[in-house]
Amino acid sequence: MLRGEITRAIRSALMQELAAVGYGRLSIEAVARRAGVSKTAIYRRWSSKLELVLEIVVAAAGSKLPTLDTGTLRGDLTLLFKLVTHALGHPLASQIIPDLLAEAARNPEIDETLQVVLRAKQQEIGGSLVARAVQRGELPVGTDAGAAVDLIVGPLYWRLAIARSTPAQAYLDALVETVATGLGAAPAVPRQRDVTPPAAPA
Amino acid sequence: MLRGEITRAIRSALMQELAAVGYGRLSIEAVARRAGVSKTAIYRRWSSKLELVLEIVVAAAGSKLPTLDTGTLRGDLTLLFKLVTHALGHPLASQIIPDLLAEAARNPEIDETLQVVLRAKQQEIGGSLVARAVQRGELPVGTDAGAAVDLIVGPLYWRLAIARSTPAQAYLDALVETVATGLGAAPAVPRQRDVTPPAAPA
Amino acid sequence: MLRGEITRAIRSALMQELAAVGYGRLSIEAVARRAGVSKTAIYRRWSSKLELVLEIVVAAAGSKLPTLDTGTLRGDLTLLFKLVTHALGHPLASQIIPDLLAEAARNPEIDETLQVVLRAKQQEIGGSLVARAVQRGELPVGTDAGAAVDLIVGPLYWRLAIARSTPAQAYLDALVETVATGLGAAPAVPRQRDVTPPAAPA
Amino acid sequence: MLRGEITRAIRSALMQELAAVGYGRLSIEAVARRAGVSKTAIYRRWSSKLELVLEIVVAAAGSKLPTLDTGTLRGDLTLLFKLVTHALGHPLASQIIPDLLAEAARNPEIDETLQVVLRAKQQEIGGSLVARAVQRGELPVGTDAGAAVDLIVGPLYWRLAIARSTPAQAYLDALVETVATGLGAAPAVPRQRDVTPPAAPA
DNA sequence: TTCTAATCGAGACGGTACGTCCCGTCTTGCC
DNA sequence: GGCAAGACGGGACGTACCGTCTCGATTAGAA
Repeated sequence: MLRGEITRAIRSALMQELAAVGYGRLSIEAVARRAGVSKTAIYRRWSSKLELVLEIVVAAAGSKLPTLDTGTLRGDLTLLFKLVTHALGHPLASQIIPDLLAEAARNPEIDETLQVVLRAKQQEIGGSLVARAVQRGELPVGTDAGAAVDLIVGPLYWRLAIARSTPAQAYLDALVETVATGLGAAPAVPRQRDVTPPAAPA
Repeated sequence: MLRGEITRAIRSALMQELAAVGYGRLSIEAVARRAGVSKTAIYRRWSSKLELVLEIVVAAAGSKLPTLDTGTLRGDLTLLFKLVTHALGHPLASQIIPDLLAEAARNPEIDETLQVVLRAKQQEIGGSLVARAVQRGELPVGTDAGAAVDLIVGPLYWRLAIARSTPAQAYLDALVETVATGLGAAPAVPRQRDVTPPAAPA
Repeated sequence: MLRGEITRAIRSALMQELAAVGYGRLSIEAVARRAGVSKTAIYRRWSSKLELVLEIVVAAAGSKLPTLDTGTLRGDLTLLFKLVTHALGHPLASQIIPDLLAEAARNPEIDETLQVVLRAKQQEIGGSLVARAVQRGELPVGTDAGAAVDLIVGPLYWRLAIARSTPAQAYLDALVETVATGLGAAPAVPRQRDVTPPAAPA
Repeated sequence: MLRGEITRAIRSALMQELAAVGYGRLSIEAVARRAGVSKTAIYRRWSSKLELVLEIVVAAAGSKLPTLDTGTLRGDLTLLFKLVTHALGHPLASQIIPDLLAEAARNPEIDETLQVVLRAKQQEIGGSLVARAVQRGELPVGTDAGAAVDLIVGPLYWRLAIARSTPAQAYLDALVETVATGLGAAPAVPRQRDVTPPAAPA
């Protein structure tokens, strides 16, 4: 087995082990076993479990989401929600991320890294989405990007990762509309009708 | 030490251990050590780590939140947000809950229990909050309670548990307004006009 | 398995491992495996490989040879040679003893212990054998016990442990006669004449 | 470094390692390190540790002891004992030989080789010594050379290699006398008086 | 009050994993 | 082509805990 293949096998085995037992119970020995590789080969590359896991997460998070600019706030939201739904739908993600978040609550180094690669990334995406909407005149000048991101990311994360249910398309559409409205956009004219109808215009 | 004292000492030690190392790394041995009790004494009472922890969490979750009816949607939201902020601010909660959620992703029994005692509880609270608002005419008839709960709980949970920052009062106020508006409530009279311009009332 | 059985199983496994691979390559893990016992169980009893091995050897050496007094020097020698031949004939002994002797050459602690339990023991046996012969008048007063022991033990050890051949009874008989004569005993009257006939007295 | 220098450096490093840790714990890696040479360079020359070590020992043993004929049995013994004392006094010999003997107890190939180069050599030396004495009339015709060698070599080996003490000259003198007498030589007239006086002839 | 039964602590048990070390083999470029 | 450098799988190290189990000592309540 060549050098690169070994590294790849370790990374792959790590993902599976992480999903299977979580960070807390992750054992290097099990990763090595699953990868068909010696412990030495792992310790030669990473000095600790933490370093190993964080590298993986950073790599996974770093390779994401080009810009998504559909021309309208609602279009951006629809696309974003679709992407996030898909990303969190992957079983590895839905198992590993909560685990790391839990671990972050008691390990500052993990917390720090996740802040940078996960949450900051979402801030960036959400922030630029809001900024474009403001520029277009869809959202009022002075809209608090931070609060907006909470509003955009929070509900979907809650539904997907905590309540652990897959939302229907109709739910996503309604969520788009509700969030857009909540943030102050003028209502999309005929779009939604039933789920969360805005107050009827005069 | 009497029977009851031992049981109490175990429960107390358990909470501290859970907060310190999380469910994944929780060890009966450490609990026994912290409680000043033999391992035997614990295993005689609970057959597994899981049984022990779930009992505690269920007990903690069961003794909560009476009804909160302030008479207005915005009042209810403000109060709810304050309570949730306080609850999640407690270090035990902010460390134990993410951990159990992570564990739930791979243990159906935990997932099941949490569904019942945590999420269902929030559904119930959020649902009755929405129902009252609909009854009062603050929200349109047919408002999807489930989606509404996501919108109410999600952003705050995200900010508190994931982004792990303590929101200012102004942030909470703005969140109340945004969520209310998003859900379709008529705007609170003069407060802010620009951020979330309400749809014109009928 | 009870406490004592475990200890016994370890000791037995140790002997076999020592014989199989020698002290240098002896591994606690292999001993545990062979004994059907956990490593912990061994480390709980002995703190190191050395301590373990020495204890065994001391125990084995300590439980030996009551007095052997046949009434004549030649009788004592004959009996002693028979006992030693039997003891060194045991495969464990013939494999373990050279190994420990070799190890003793570079480990003072082993050397010290072997001096006490093995060589001193032989000195004692050989010494008392010589003393009795002197008392009986079979050997001259002033016979150097130390040198005598070398003469008694050396040839047989050489033949058994180094040349690794099993001596015939005739060889042992001749050796008795030769040693007795060499030490200064009057020749046994008619016994053997051919193999190593004593020098005819002047 | 040239080809030959590397080979020589390996051989030299091997001797030092053998003395330091013995055959059992000898590692090619350590030899390479001490020789300032790569492991590859060693494995290219010898296929195993055993092959490497035996080659060295055979070479060392092969270049020895011309004939020693002093004209008398006692002279030959005195000279032989002096040579052996000197040879076994060399730290390399006193450490490597017991080690190889121990290893031979469980490795037939080593045993075979040692039989040839070490013990056979001693048999040859001892045998010719006895033969000359018989020819001279100092020892009876029919003296068993094998047994005689045991008697000659055994005591000294025991004292030097096992009891690990350096014998005084007086001890060696007495040993010569005792062995000679034991083998059946007429007593040397006035020589020994105290240490192991032969029994007065009837 | 005595006996019985439950419960206690203490701690040994087989296990698993740790992270380190070093083995002998094998691969890869440099000289 | 031989060399050093060093990564490879393997395996043992001695330690730390795990959850299970057995053991007497202590304690309470029932006889």
